Amino acid sequence: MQNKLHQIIAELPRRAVSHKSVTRGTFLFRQQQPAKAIFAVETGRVRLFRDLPDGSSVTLHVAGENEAFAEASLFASHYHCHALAELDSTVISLDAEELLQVMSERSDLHLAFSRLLAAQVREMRAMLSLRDIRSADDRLLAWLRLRARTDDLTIEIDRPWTTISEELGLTKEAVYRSLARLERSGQISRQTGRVQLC
Amino acid sequence: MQNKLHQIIAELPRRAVSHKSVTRGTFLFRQQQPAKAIFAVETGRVRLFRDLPDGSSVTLHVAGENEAFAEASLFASHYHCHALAELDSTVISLDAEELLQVMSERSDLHLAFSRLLAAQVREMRAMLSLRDIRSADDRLLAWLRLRARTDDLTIEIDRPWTTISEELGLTKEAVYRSLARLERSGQISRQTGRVQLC
DNA sequence: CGATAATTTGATCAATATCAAATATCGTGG
DNA sequence: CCACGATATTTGATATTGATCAAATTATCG
Repeated sequence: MQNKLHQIIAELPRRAVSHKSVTRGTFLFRQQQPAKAIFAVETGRVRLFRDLPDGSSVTLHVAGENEAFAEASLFASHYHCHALAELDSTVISLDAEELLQVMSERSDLHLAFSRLLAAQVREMRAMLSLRDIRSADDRLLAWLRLRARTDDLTIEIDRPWTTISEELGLTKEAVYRSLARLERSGQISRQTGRVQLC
Repeated sequence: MQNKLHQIIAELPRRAVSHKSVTRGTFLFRQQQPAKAIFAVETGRVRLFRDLPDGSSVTLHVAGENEAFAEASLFASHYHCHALAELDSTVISLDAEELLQVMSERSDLHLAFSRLLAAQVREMRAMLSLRDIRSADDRLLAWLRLRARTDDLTIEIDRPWTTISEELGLTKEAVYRSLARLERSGQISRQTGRVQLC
C-alpha cells in the first residue's frame, strides 16, 4: 500500500517533499492551524484527535509506520484535528499546494493518488465489517481468510500478535486464546511467522 | 457526502451515467467479472462479499442508501467481490472507462472525486477508532460528540436508533440503555429527533 | 384504524476484558 | 558469543458487560 505512495513521492518535485522529526509528546500540527501538508509516518506513531466544543476530545486515528494521515488536508483550509507524536517519530510531509499543482498537471499522478485513496476505502470497509463479527474466533478467522494466499491458504505473520490484536479490536489474550482454539479444532495450523488455513 | 457525489454526476456526460434496478436476491455483479462501473445505492441495500479459496465468504461492506461502493473498480480489471441486492434496490452506475476519460480531461472533477474519497477515509477512520471504545456509554457518547453542532452541542437524530446501533456496532437494546443511563446521569438530554450534550 | 416498526425495560447468559503470572524470544551492548 | 532487559507468548481465575431472549408500550404510516 505505502510502497505505492512512495512511487508517487518519487515523481514529485523536491520542493513538495520534506522529512520531519517529531519528539514524543510534541504536536506535528494543531487543530485550527492552516492545513499545509499531508503526511505519512516513516517511523514512530502519531495520534490524531479532535478537541470538542464540550471540552472533551476524541481520537480519530492512530497512524503507525507507513501509514498516511491528514490526506483531507489537501481539500481543507485548516486542520480539523491535532497530530500528536506518541513516540519519537519521523514523517514525510507532502506540501498540499505543490501536490495540488502537480495533480492538476499530471493526471497520471493524480490517478495514482486516487487509486491509493480508493484502496484505503476498500480496506477500511473490510476492517469495519470485520468489527461487526462479535465472536473472537470468527473475527480472527475472517481476518486470516482475507489475508490468505490464494494458492496455499497461507498467511505471513510479520508482526507480533499483540499488534494484530489491536487491529482486530480484541485484547492480546483473546487473540492468543482464539489462535489456540482454532488450532485445536483443526481450522488452522501455526508455524513461526506463518498460519495455514485448513 | 453523497450530495457531493451528485454534484459530480451532474457534470458527467449522459453516456457515463445509468440507473439500474436490482431485485432482492439478485447480483449486480459477480466476483471475477470484468469491472465496468462504480456504483451508488439510491434505494435499497447491497451487500458486497468475497468468496474465499477455502469455500467460505466474508462480507466486505453493506452499502445502504446514498452510499457509494465498488469505487476501486476504477482501477481494477475485474471485481474482487460479489454485489448482492439484499432488498429490491435502485443504483446509479458510473461507467469506469468514461469516468477515467473525464477525470483525465477535467482535473477539477477528478479533484472533486478525490475529495470524496479522502472524506470517506477520514470518516471511516473515525468510525474505526470509535469501535476501539469498548464501553457502550463511552462509544455512544463519542459518536454524539463527533456529530454535535459546535454552537449549541445539539445532534439531529434523523433515523431510528435501531439503525444507528448497527453503525455503532452495538445492539439496539444496548444503545437504548446507554441513552437512558447518559440521560439519567445528566450527560445528555433528549428531545424527539434531537439530543443535547450537557 | 390497523399493521408494522420503534422504543423501552427486565432477566439471564455467554464471552471477552481484566488481572495475574510464568515462560519463551528477541535484540543489544558488553 | 553471552547475559540481560524488554517484549511477546501462553495460560489461569474472575469480573463485567454487552448479547440474547422476552415482552410491553408507543409511534408511525398508509
